[in-house]
Amino acid sequence: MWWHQHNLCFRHPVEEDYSGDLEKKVATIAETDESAESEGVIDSHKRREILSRRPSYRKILNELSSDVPGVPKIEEEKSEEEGTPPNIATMAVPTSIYQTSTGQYIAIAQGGTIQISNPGSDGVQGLQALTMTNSGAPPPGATIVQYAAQSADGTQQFFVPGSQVVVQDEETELAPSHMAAATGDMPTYQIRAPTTALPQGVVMAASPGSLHSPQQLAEEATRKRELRLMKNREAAKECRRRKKEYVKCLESRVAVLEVQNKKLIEELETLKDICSPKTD
DNA sequence: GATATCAAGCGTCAGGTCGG
DNA sequence: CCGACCTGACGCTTGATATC
Repeated sequence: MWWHQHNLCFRHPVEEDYSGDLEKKVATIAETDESAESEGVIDSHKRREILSRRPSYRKILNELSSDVPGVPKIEEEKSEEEGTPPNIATMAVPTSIYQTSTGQYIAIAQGGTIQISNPGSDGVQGLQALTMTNSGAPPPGATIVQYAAQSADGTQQFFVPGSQVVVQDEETELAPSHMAAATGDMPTYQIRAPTTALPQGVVMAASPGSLHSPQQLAEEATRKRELRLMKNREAAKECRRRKKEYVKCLESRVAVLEVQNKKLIEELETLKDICSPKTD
């Protein structure tokens, strides 16, 4: 809607308000041209309030799908979506699945096994399994692998207990000398000491009781903020994906209703011709 | 080739909603 | 009531296309 409100911005309304226009179109067609409210009646403030109270796209689309057969539901989990490879969905109940900035999926199973899935690969071949040496019940206060991210040099990083960083070398080209020789297409991993500045999106878990100095408190606050931003980043992505799906659904519904409308008009014309034959 | 414009997407913030 | 989640709004970047 804000492209109506902000005259200086001429962005395409797809992302921000196109769905609102589509909703109107669907409603207008569905009402078969009866007493459609003019757009100008509702001022922008009211519209903003109304839209801000609208339930989520998932709910709306699911309600739509219950009304109209054939309308796909938005799944609670994006298991069959293009984003998640099917091999992850069929895994044996992993405790956590993370997606890196490069599209890789890292699943941490309950047994401590880390499985990494490349988005380009299909089937189980894309999975590489790492078994953590401390698999099983972690000791109290242990730091668990929390997140993976791509650092500036294009490597995949995640963290393991002991404040060490496991780094996946890119295309195994940079395998260091202290590591076992890389074999075939298997990615190589190396243990590095953590850098002072965490890469963007990387969050390290720490036991709350271990905070002492103001510096540590500040670090904790920074960590919490990073975690919150990361979650919100993912939530925004997911929200936009749902919105696109919702808009697609509305567009297809518009098409169906337009066809129905056309058919009904034709039927009406036919009936008119039958009921009022020409006198000539 | 340089510049302008547009479309699409992203990250972040703020505020609302919802479930425990 | 509180924390987690959802989503509109805003500003920014990037790639494509048009215009000069």
